[in-house]
Amino acid sequence: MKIGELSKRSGCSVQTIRYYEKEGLLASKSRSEGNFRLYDQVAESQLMFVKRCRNFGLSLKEIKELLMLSQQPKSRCDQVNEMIDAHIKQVDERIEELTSLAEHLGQLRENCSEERTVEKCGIIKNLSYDGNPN
Amino acid sequence: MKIGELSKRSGCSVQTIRYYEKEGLLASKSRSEGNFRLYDQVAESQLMFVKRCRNFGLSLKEIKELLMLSQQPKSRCDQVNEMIDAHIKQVDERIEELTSLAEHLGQLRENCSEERTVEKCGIIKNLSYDGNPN
DNA sequence: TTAATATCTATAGCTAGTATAGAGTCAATA
DNA sequence: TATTGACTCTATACTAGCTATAGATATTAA
Repeated sequence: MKIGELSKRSGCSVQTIRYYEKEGLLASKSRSEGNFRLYDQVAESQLMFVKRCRNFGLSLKEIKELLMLSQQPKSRCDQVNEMIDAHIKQVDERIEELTSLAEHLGQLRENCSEERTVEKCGIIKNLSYDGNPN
Repeated sequence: MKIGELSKRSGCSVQTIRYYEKEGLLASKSRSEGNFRLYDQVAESQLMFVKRCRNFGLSLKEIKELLMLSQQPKSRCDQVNEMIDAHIKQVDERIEELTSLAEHLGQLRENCSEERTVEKCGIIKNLSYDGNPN
């Protein structure tokens, strides 16, 4: 199949597929006479693998590592587990950061509940406050 | 003061300060004979304003709007409130996304609790599964 | 044959900086 | 006075993961 069909079947845009090729994540095994990329079922599976990994928030670099590991079926999968563990940790940390941020934003927002002029707006005041007792 | 001192006082890197200038967030009002940027207290306050906004996760574009609003003290602050509300909403949505992601990652991780070979690794299997009963 | 659609490569843009290179400025020291 | 070192200047490239063009070629349907 050509890239357009792969795009429809996978839900990845044509540009994204070409970008993945450039990044070494998905090669087209052959080209048509007119130089069009041609893909088979294996390529489609690999693209879906990449897409699933992206949905899990893995980076292209991590996905590339996973793909390389997949091609060594007899090796141990420790690295896979470590990668996922590290990723889970990152996500958890990010959630904590954002939760704290949301709390602070809520407090900031309370400084101006009514409609006022900018010079009296508690939000602007709060953002402008130096903390210096000048 | 010169950019190095402003950098130390504000905790922003020299490059970042120059970048903010390029983006229209912080101008140096004058230059020394040797073409060095010179800053005063007002500039320092404005940089700290930008920094506080960044800590709240606001984009440079949003901060630029806030700065322009600040320069019209008599206008209403509706736009400020709306911006913060929209930002809070975005953060809350992101937290939900990440919470859901963390859950899915936890499930993924359960597929391989022991050390195995890659070909038997439940995580790789899960990521490779097409969903097609082929 | 022609028009529409699909594909090709190459390039630029997005965010918010960070990291160079190569040149110029300034203050203190030998 | 010459020089060293620290500081600053501009300009450019890099990061992640795409997305969006431009201009050229290929294919397909009417």
